[in-house]
Amino acid sequence: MSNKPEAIERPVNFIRNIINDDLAKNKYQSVRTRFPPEPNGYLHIGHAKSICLNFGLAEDYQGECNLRFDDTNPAKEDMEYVESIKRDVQWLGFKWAGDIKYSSNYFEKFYQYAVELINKGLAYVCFLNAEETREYRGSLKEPGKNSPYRDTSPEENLALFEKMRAGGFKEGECVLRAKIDMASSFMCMRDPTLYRVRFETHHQTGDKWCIYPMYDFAHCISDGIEGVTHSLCTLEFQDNRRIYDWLLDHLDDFSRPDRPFQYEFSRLNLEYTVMSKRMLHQLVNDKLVDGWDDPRMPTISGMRRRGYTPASLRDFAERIGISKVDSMTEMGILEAAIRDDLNVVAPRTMAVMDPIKLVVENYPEGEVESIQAPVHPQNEAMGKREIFFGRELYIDRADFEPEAPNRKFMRLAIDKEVRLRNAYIIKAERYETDADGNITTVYCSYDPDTRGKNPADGRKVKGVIHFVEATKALPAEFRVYDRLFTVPNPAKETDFEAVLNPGSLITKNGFVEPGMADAPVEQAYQCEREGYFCRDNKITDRLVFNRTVALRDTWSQNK
RNA sequence: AGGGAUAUGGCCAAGUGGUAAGGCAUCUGGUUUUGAUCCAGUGUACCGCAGGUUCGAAUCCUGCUAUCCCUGCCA
Repeated sequence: MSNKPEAIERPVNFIRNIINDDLAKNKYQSVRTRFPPEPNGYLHIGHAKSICLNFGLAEDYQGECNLRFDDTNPAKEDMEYVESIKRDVQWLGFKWAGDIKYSSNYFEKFYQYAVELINKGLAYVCFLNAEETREYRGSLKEPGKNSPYRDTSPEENLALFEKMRAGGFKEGECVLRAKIDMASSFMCMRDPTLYRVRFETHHQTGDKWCIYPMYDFAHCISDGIEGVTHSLCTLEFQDNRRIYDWLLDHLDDFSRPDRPFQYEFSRLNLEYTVMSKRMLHQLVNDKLVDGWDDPRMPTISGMRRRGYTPASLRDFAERIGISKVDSMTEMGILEAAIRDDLNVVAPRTMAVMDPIKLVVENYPEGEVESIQAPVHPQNEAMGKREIFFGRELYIDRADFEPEAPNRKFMRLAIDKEVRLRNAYIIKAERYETDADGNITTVYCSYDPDTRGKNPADGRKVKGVIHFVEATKALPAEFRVYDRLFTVPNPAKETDFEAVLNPGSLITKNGFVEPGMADAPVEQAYQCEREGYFCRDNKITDRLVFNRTVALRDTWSQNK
């Protein structure tokens, strides 16, 4: 049999079916994909879907995936973005084939291919201005008109195109166009622009060029040059596939059965956030968020800062699959993916975010004892951590009510017993309030014979609350995040900023276990009963923890 | 007489003529020093609608409807 690559076990999708078919028919001997971002913004979770698709396919079929910057529009692009994109792809755990590619690497070749089209009478320099071009293009229902420059001879076009390259024309004065069909029902086939004049410094090529190729021209040829087999993009490029095919089929180097072919899948839409670069730019520029890596942003760097892991993002991509259906994905799928990852890998810790004092009155004054608590109750191999217990503790305000509101209340109340996690069973006796009636201190007694075991008399204590010993506790800031928008599809609003969630960030000041003093940046922890948190990767001179996601809560909704 | 796509349970998504996978969510039990995890169970899916072909259709044919995309010298 053949030793051609076969896909490893993964959920199937229509693209895999196409690849399997292509391989079976010997159309290609191996698979090469590419991830082609334009460096004009930060990558977001939608890009992560595409990255996982392209790099994942390459991994599974033992092929390769190129990282190629689609840098054909210097006016909008910047090195800051290329750096962030490289960082994000690497962080996700993918390796690109060989060196990083840039469309701008091929500018000279593009020029030669344009010359080939001119020589074949398939491209011409057009002096219609932008407005005239639009008028000549016709409309969705009406065919366009041919440009008066359409029948210029190849020789003359060649000279004109050379002059364009040499800087002999002003911006907007002329463009190079493909000669296709002004009556095509595909608007992109009505003599599309191939090159425009732009006196702009390019982040890769400097001032070497003053003409820049358009996406439709550059993309398919780049794929061809790189030997890409399956060129995957999103649905809005479906019409563009016609020009993709036309160009490759009219260029001698690429008009072969094993040339690249484009396939489109649907982009990711996530509820309660936005994915468009325009809107993301706007949020950053209008300072509605704290930069591209604000933990509320759907950017990869934002999610990283929030505490999402590469594994969880890859798992998420796998869970949502690939199809051509316009869809809106619920946040729940993302949250399930990160919880499933963190639940097994995150060390447990206790943190009190809205502290009130708890005084254990029958505990000796001035004494503090050390307790070895499991780092992960389901995984002994993760070892133990040292926590402390003493006469004065902090517990969360939400864990005490003077009077239990109902029979199902599992927290602390006067005359009620509760387990302090990893420590003793206590019973609340009385409490104090401040002038405003806010509870400040709860007084309790503890049962000394319940550390690490249940009471000898067999009484059942259901409730468990967390705590931190007051003299050893470290002050810390907790940033509790919620969805950025209040509506599932903010992009549909006339003013999406009007629908921002004012409660998307709530800052709390509380305490953590002393062992958290040197928590590494981005390290995930489960603050038991509170959720998953990680140390902020930007503010490191004090303890700041970002809430990645809360624990699943089947309680609060039906109480 | 524009064209290109898509329609499978609340949300994703398999399925490619043989009688509807899976995940998320939901709900119900059980375990539990996290109201978490874990375990077990939980859905009448008119497969967009209407016809047709067939012994048999989500899958093939016809017609219709809804939604998305396309008139940048953006990608």
